[in-house]
Amino acid sequence: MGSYNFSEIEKKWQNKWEETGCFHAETASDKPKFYALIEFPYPSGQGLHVGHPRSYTALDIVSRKRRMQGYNVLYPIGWDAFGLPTENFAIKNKIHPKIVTKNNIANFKRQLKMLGFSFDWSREVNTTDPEYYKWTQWIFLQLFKKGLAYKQEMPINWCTGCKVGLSNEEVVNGVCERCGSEVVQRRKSQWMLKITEYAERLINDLDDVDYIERVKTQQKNWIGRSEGAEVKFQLTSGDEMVVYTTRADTLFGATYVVLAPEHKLVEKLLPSLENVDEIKEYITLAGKKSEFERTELAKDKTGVQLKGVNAINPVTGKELPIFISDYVLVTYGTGAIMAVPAHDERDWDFAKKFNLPIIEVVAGGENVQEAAYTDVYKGNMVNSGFLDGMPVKEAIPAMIKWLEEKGLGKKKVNYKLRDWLFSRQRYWGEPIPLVYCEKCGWVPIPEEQLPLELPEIDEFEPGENGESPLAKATEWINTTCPHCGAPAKRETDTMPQWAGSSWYFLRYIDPHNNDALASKEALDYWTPIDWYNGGMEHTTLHLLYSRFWHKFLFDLGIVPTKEPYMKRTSHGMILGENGEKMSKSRGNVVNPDEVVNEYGADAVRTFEMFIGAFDQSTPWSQDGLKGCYKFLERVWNLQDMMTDEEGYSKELCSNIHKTIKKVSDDYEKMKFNTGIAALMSLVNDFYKAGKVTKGEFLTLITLLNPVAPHMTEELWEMYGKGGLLSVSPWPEYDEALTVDSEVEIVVQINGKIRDKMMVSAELDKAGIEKLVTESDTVKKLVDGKTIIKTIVVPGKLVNIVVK
RNA sequence: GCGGAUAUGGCGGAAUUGGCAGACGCGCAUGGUUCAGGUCCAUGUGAAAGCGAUUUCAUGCAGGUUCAAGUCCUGUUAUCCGCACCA
Repeated sequence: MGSYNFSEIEKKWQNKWEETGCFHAETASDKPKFYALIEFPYPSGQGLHVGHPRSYTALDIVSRKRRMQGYNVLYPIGWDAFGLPTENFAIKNKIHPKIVTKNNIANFKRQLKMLGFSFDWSREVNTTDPEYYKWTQWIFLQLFKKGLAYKQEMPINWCTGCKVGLSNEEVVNGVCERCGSEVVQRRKSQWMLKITEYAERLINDLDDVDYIERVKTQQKNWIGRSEGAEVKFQLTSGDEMVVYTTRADTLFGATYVVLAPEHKLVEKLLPSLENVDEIKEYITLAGKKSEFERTELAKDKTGVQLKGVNAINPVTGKELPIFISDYVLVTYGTGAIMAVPAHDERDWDFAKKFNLPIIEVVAGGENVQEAAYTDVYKGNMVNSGFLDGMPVKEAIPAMIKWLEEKGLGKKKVNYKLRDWLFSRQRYWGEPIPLVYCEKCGWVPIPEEQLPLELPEIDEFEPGENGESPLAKATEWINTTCPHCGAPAKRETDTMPQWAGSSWYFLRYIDPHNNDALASKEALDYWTPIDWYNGGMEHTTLHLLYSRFWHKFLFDLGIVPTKEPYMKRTSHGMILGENGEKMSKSRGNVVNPDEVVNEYGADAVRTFEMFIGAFDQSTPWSQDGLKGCYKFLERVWNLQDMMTDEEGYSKELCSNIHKTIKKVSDDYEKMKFNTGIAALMSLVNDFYKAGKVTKGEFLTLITLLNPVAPHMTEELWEMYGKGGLLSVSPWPEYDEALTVDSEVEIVVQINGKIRDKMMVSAELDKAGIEKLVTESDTVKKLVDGKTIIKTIVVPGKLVNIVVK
């Protein structure tokens, strides 16, 4: 027997798999289809790190197993290659981002191939390929044509480092998610996508998909649906303001109202106010602050009263002071609130600071002068006219009904979700395929002119005033209006990185199609995706954006399903050996090249799956990797113990069937760590027996194949039944053989373990009780005591309660 | 501040959903084989007490429910993640 030469073996089988094309998926087949998807990587300059393969190996195991079980499996891969890091690298090193991308992809590809994933490489996609982004642009044009893309001047987050606008979702703790620079507020005309139009469906349709609960909760919270009411307040100036509230029941307790400083009404009222300077100063101050700075001052509320005008409470008729304060956001609701300090903490803080009245309208709390009482489940209405005595839950609809009847307000659903800021003033993204004509406005370019390719330029830096680098491509910009033929200019903004990744899973289905993003036939066959695994960090951005686009394509009749992914799971992060997040600056990054070189791809794959619970983050361990290598070597060395005996050895028979069952189940439940542990135990049993039959050995390597595909293919070639193990049938188990005829019963007295007995598995409750209570040990233990109660759990234990 | 997750030996982690806590691996110890080679094989390994069979204590902390709690309930602490006054 030769020694376990993993580097030779791994290269050999990677070549064989490529030559035979055994992992190519065929569209349309009698077999059941299985479409497994992992989040395609962003090909960064650093190359793969040891965290990437965790997700890829997991679905590779499921894909390989399903293939062996007779499924027609699609497990594709591609590159999410537009984006800032590449562009920044290109700027710094004066290399075209296209070249940088090409090099990075080559490196990633080498690394992924080295790990032996069963990807269908013939379907590789690349978001920066014009043949690909042609369809990204095409989808954008459809959105535009349906009125879901619009341009609007609005306050945006401006990254002082990258000199680009960021969507709120990309701002992390007040700094740019990518470069870490300060983010400030600025106004700029931007392309927006109306994802909010899909908010309701994005929540409701979660009921039809199998996502892990955490992901569903996080998406729902992000969309943030709330049911409330809009209420009209007449002002003493004769104007009208509309506030949004979820607590219409507390209207009798509203003692002042607040407008966001940017609210249009403030501008309108200004000329007639007494303290114009003070107000203007506050508005300027608030405008300078980033959203982060505003919230940093959360405890200490600020604001200015609009002197010379009051609002009239529609139910009490009382005049209320009007304030502007930056604790009210112009982007949410109507940008105006009615303040009920007795029952809202923020309002309470503000009221205390500005000495405003606090009127209790819900009983049941402590003194509202001391703290706000916010419980909606306890307490009835007081000081509230026709609502008095009602519980809050009834008072809310009662008040809304009253408002609607009087024409003073209406029921209103609001969402936290905001529209998707889609413009970037950057080079390395898809050009937005629109033309601006003085006469016709924004005009889409004809679809037959797609792809609209990026112009070749030399300088990729954004312009000084934040304009796109494309603005320098004069020849490219100047064009004619497709509508009227007059001279016109192209849009110079590009799309965000999220665009290409919002539909890539559809292109895999039919990647070389020139006439459509994918053929209808192929889409009908492969969608929806059966299983999508990815990181929790993509739960609110990518996952939501791609669901939105998919739903839009569904509405157009392009895709046959309303949801793209049937099932979504999530992997935990692999941390550095010191338990901290892997990063270059911490110096704890583990390079896959090194570990594969040292222990082989099979050992790395095995360890990545054995390292801990798949959905939890866990630190890397070089010793742990060594342990998995040792396990594979023990499997390899079993060759020495192989006997010519036929069939399974009797003592291991039930063990084998139990292992087949456990491993099959565990792979599907992503409990890879315990599945591998079961295989380790089985190997230990073979060592204890000092022998293994060929049948047992082949079962073992088949079960291990999805995890360690190279070594098991090699062993299959030596001892197996011919052909590739990767396409051989998955072992079946006999349920009857997984059940033991005798089980161990734990005997407890007052909950303490006192004895263990082997009893027949068929024995019923009474039988077990009789056997146990009549045993000598038990008789001795309960002697002289009274038995109060005996609990029998068949197959588990007997607990005798004595006094 | 709000929301979510997590907490089990020296370490990574198991525990069929209320039923023997610590599977499997690492590490460590002892013995054997090879005795220069990242060895390999076997046995042991939560803590404390005892020569011992055994006993007691142990799943972040404090209570509670139950014959029985890592698992359920109440409170609390720590760590990590997400969000930023969402009315």
